[in-house]
Amino acid sequence: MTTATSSRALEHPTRDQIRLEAVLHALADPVRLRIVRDMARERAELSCSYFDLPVTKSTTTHHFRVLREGGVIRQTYRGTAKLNALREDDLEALFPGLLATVLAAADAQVTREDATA
Amino acid sequence: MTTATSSRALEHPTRDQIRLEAVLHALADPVRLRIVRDMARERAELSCSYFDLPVTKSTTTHHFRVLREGGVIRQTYRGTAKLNALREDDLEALFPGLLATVLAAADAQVTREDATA
DNA sequence: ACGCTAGTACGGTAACCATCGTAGTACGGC
DNA sequence: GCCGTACTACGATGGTTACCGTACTAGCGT
Repeated sequence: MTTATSSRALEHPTRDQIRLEAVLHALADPVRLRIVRDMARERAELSCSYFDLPVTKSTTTHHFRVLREGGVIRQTYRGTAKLNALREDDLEALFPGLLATVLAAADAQVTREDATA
Repeated sequence: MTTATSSRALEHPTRDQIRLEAVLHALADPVRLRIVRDMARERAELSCSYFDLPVTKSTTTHHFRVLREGGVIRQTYRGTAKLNALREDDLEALFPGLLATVLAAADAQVTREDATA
């Protein structure tokens, strides 16, 4: 109503509310890990519909909420779309190197799987 | 029966069976994260009873099993005790830097909590 | 053999979680 | 205003998890 680019508010933990256990839990699911990997690769704010996930839309919403409430991503409404951004700065400040290391680990695992398959 | 130092076999995933998601899930629980931190700090094979955890013995067994089946620790019987060791070499080979980064993140979080409290 | 210590196995419970379908809201375009 | 697209909210369901207590096994010491 008042502002232009966004309208509804989304609950996000503040930086100091982010808990390591919640971040690890958010990253421990294959669907969510894939989302985070895609976001890190594209390095841009992506809408939820960008991702081609093997689950329905309502389940997708659920996974994005877990990521948001865990402090891994930041979501903002932009018209009818919802843009998702990794909270790289917050995570780096809290847990230096964690996100990069997990992403590298995920890459390594996928590489190994491809080699085996 | 046959060998001397150990007797019963425990199921462990082989190195190539270790999955990142399982490792992250194992580390995402506060009790298990604390166990892993203690093991990394002491840098020795510790018996289960070394740890002073806020749960009962049967729950402790459960958590150690999750860590073992996730590939985070290796357990061996040694007489009446069961020795626990971090699988640092396997984890490092699969996911370089992951364990150290998570442990550093856990330390950082505890430090922040102590400063706030 | 007996008891002590360390840990397991089993069974149960309550909470959580990933998943879905359906119905609904918000926004942009026509 | 109407429709389509993007996403949400709600309710249900089945599977997993964290936790417990009790009963049990394995090894050590005496």
